[in-house]
Amino acid sequence: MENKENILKCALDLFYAKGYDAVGVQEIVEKAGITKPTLYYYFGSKYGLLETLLTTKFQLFSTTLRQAAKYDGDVAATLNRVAFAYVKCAMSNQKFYMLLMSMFYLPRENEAYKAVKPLIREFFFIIKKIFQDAKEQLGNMNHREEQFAVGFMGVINCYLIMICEQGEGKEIQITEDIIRSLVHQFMHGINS
Amino acid sequence: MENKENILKCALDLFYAKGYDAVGVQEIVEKAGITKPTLYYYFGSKYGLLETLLTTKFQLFSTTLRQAAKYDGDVAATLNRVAFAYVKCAMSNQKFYMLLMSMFYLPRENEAYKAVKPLIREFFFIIKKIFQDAKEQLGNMNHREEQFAVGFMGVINCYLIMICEQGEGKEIQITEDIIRSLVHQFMHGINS
DNA sequence: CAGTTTATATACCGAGCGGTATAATTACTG
DNA sequence: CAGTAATTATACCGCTCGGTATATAAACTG
Repeated sequence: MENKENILKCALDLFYAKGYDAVGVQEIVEKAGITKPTLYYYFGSKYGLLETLLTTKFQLFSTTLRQAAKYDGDVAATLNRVAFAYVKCAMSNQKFYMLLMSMFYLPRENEAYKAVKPLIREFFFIIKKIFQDAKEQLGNMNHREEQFAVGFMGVINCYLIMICEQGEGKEIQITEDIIRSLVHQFMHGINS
Repeated sequence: MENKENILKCALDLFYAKGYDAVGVQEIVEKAGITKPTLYYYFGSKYGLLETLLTTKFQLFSTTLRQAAKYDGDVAATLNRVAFAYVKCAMSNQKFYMLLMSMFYLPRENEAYKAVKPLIREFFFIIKKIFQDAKEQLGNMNHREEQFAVGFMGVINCYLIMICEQGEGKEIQITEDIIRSLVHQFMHGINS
């Protein structure tokens, strides 16, 4: 059991640094100080290792966001809650978050993309639902809920990635004020 | 010479679809209907092929943007010009644009990222310079020019990628109005 | 203690990787 | 037409890839 978690940790480090395709199984087991059969005993395949890594680590994001995304009649407040919860998750799991992002932008026929696709979709639906729930407040959106969802996540991710790059490793504070101004900027854009 | 361009075209198709790391040299030459030594005659290595592909195709983006980014005393107008020029370039070279984007989000230690890095930097400086030039109009930015540049490109890329995904292959119009509203949204955010 | 399950290592597999030595062919040049 | 330079193909290189057959330990279970 100790080995299993160690393998996951080493895999995250390497995938984060070089990308799934560029990392060999040999490299992972060497870093973990074990041998191949041990890895294959736990995960079955390199792809299985990636899937396990993603799904287990994604749990936290999923439950946290679901909680925050419960629409309470105030779009701005809900978006603020979600943004803050999201940023908090991302900043306390920077490597995993950056791995997720890099995989999200992978070409669509890439194998590794297929592993993140369901996560991204789940994610997307959580955000999209906010805008669907807020129809009476935002008015008829002409099926632009999806654009809003993409735009909202895009803005936040942009700033997050920028911050993750600037201070790699360092603990940087993203204050509630910054998030609020980000959300405000987004809201103003879609209202005008 | 005909072969050389054909190789570049096939490489773009494959890199775009699967990503640099996931495509083998064998696969490229088979698609191009030639053999390995021909590829190595022209490009020296797989990495060399990537570099040639990127630099040649990036020329258009670079010159077009440089032209559009000449600050004329009106930030909004300049940003609109740049955004429009950028969108036009991207939409008429969708595959290359998407390849660029996917490579931009690659992990920093990935080999292929090292090939796009200089292009991204060049790109970034062109945008950053707009904000530096506009100091008297925007006031003291407290060295936030970089954040503005990242944010500006981020917003546009978000929407572009969304559109590229929705209508892959189809020719979708992004009107000047949409771009203007995007720029306006961005401007309002940084002014308030 | 015997039997079984869990966990790990040694040693290996075929396939594909990026890359090349050599040679033949084609196209230009005197 | 001879000679040279530019292009292309055949056949191969060592290496790493993801993955596994087999054996052995260690840890539970009766």
